Amino acid sequence: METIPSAAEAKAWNPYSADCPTRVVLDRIADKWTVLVLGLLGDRPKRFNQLRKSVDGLSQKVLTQILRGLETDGLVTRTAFPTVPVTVEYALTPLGDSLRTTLDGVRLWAEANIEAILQARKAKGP
Amino acid sequence: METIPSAAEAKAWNPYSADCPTRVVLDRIADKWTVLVLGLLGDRPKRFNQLRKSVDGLSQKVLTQILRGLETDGLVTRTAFPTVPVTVEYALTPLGDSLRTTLDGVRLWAEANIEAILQARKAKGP
DNA sequence: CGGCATCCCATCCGATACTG
DNA sequence: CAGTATCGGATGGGATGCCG
Repeated sequence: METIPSAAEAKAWNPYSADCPTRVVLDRIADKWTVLVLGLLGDRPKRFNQLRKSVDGLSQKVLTQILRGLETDGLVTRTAFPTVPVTVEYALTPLGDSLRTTLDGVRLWAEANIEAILQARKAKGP
Repeated sequence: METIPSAAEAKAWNPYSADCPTRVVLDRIADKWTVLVLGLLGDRPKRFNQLRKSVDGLSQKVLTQILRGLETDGLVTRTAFPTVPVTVEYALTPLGDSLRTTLDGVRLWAEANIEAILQARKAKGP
């Protein structure tokens, strides 16, 4: 239907061109922080400084950029409440929540295999 | 048993400190290319230039850095054959393959939801 | 073929100051 | 509280040349 590529075209994404779906998505989420932010938004909506304080080393400037990017892609919503001072809540959209669920697999893998990784590093360190 | 942290400790990784497992793993794989390289190594071992040509825009310098990092963490092996000129093959370790399997979820999510993302971008573009 | 070394520019990002 | 704006240093990574 419409302009959606056929199934045959959809499978032919090797070699990875710049506009293949995986690369588009990775270009958004594959950085030091975004996956962590999506994970934090999983439980419930959170406020800006709440997110910032939950990730050690994440600056206000970078968090802003991350949230704007996630908003652009329809993964989170931004809601400002007219309190004094202003209160802003960020929440996952259904799309964002489905991505968060997928990324939970990565977090679980990390926790299950961190020891093996650290041992490999120690073995090649000296 | 031994020095493995208890289940109670293992769950207390919020706020995310710099040495939490998820951050250690993300610091290794969360960039523009690494996930793609792991995916390419899934089918079978591949040679250096084979990998480089399979990802449009991936330079030799960066691919080298990525492969060294994956080697350090015990995710890929590097095997040099004494041919002329030299032939080098990279392959996933069992650990690397289990990570690749996990990351397949992200690739599938990307292909399933790319249209929604592109539409969200278009909606906020102008 | 599969790198490493060097140069050099683009971008990222932290620090700081200011605002609704 | 939740940002925006600006500046400057650190960093990333492309281009190039050379080598086993």
